[in-house]
Amino acid sequence: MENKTTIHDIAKALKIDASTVSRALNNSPRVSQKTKEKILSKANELGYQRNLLASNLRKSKTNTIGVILPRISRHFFSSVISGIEEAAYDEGYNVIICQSLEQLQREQDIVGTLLANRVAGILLSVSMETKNLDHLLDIKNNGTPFLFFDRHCEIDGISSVLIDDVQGGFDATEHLILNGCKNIGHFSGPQELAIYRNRQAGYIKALQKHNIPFRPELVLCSSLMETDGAEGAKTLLSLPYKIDGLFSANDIAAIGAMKYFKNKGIRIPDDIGIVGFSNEPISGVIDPSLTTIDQPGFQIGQISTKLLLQEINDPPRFKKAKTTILKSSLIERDSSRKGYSNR
Amino acid sequence: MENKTTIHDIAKALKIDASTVSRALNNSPRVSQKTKEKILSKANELGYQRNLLASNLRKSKTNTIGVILPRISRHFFSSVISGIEEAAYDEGYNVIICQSLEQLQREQDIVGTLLANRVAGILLSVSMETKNLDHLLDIKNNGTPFLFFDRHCEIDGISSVLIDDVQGGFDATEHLILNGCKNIGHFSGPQELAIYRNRQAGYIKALQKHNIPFRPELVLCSSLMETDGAEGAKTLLSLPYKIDGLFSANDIAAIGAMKYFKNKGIRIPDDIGIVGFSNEPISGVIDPSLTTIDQPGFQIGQISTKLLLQEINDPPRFKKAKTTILKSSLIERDSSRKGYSNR
DNA sequence: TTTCAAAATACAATCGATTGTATTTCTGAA
DNA sequence: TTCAGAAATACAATCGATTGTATTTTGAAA
Repeated sequence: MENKTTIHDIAKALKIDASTVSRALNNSPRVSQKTKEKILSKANELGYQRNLLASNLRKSKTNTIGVILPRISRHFFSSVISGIEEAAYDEGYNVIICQSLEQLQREQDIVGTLLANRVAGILLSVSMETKNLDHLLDIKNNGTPFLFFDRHCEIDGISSVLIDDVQGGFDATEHLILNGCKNIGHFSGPQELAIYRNRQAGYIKALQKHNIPFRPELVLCSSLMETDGAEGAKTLLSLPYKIDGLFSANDIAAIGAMKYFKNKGIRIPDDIGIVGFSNEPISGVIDPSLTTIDQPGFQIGQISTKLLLQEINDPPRFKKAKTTILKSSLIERDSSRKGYSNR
Repeated sequence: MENKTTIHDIAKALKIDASTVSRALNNSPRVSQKTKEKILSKANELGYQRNLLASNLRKSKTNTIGVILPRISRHFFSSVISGIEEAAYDEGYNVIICQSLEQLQREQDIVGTLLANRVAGILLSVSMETKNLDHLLDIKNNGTPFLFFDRHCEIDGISSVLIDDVQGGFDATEHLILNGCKNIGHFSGPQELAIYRNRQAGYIKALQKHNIPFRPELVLCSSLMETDGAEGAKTLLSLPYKIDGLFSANDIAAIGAMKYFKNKGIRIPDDIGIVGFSNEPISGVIDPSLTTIDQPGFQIGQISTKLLLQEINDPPRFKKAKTTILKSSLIERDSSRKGYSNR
């Protein structure tokens, strides 16, 4: 039991050559049916299990895709994972999921491990700390196909599958405006990440369209954790004028703010209308339920994987970056519906 | 770029032997400092990256731990993962996370892949469908160390790290009783899983202690999804007598039931007190907030990993199963506090 | 029965790194 | 200067599977 059986053990037991065993196990037409059966049954008897390390080494390719993302506990990311897994398994690929926990150091380590393990390709959504791109250039120079999803960086020749964040930010903000908000705060994330710059751009665009002056002091950048939301809420309340709307670049920070506001006796949405981003399950349940932007996570996962597999299976002679942009959609709930608080 | 550089490339470039390069890269004392420096700098220059497939094959061991669990989107499991990763990285191990999505077929496939990849060990929380244990016996026969956490099976010589589910079920139920509930329904899961049998045992134990007759028709078994909770709620309401309490073996089903009850105008907790299990984040936010049992997920992950690594590092001559049982704790919230509805 | 192509199988090199053993080089003491 | 012993490096086998080429076997036609 201790020592795993190899094709050589099977070969010896049957007094044939290991190459024949290998071919039989791979169902090669070069082995007769009779021999195949003998080999299969002996393999079974000995509890043989292919050593993928050896196999992959010899073939110098693996059928594993590495996925790097900030954290699996976010609903958006776990739905992306579902999409990735479905598309990958269909093609016989395995998936390794790794969380950077928003830390650059971990992201770098993970890249190293994945490359050392010779994954066939990498799907990546960068951490909030990712300013230095050396490790990503490593992937590229190494020749390993990779692809950004959701959170991307500008790297020549590397494709991305993204959400239309400008539109999302615009929809969220305009929705608040149409519900009567005039002084709308905005929680944004690290400005290195395009998603946050874009959501903010959408916010500004909506203000402009409706002739509302943009006030930089209403935009608060943070890591968008729940505590950041609470702090942001406090900051907004300390302004010399009253705000009546808030668009947060994620749901978690929005919820942090909601709790703070509720605690201060401020009514949502009558005093302040709130819109989040990402449609976490919790947002549908909190009171009042949180209006938010839904992102097609599953679809992002599927599409990214298909594109990546395409690149793995026939590497283009000259890489040309391709950006795929998917639509998000506004989910209207109670946190932005004027009149709701008076129920 | 295309062809990855190997130690032989480095060796050739420096006109030395590959074995010396290998030793240098592993910081062996058998190589002089001067040579090490030359090799390191050349390796860097050529963009060398160790091929772990080859390395692991030669050493016939990997430093990767496989984790199989039902789904990463459950808060409990993602906190277990955090614990696993922390403990594993401390010891220089990598972690591969795989979700069975509660499907036996997938669990079997994953086991096959992990074994074929020669992971150093496996941490496993079985799916709801896992009745056939052949694939688990494969792991054992194969000689790969493994360990159950949270959801386990009885396999000779295989250890487990568990929650005291009987106590958890008891605490939840007694809490309802002490809050005045007399007719308490119970949502249970597949009876193949010890966790659900045990939570139910705790439920019964609490009833007995307080001289409340156990009525089998009040126990509803399902997959404990949100829809199951709603259906269960409907079933309970159709009984010829009124129920005034519900203990659900997970939060998700409890929430499904809450929504159904609220929809029917039934007040929580005044008409029905509810307690869930697992302390999902959503439970603290829903209205009324859901009383639940908190499980120390992070700790489970850490402890399981430490035990597994111990077994990997010095395989015991004779395996003796060891069961580690951790305490859970009741989180009192509004869904069970009589009088809350009247606020 | 002989012959020859096709079918089946064997041989041997290889993937990239590791490691036990052998050899060379160096250093300091005699 | 010589030489033992240590230090540094080279040699060669190995992990387990794959795969191109060579060899043997088979079966059918002549």
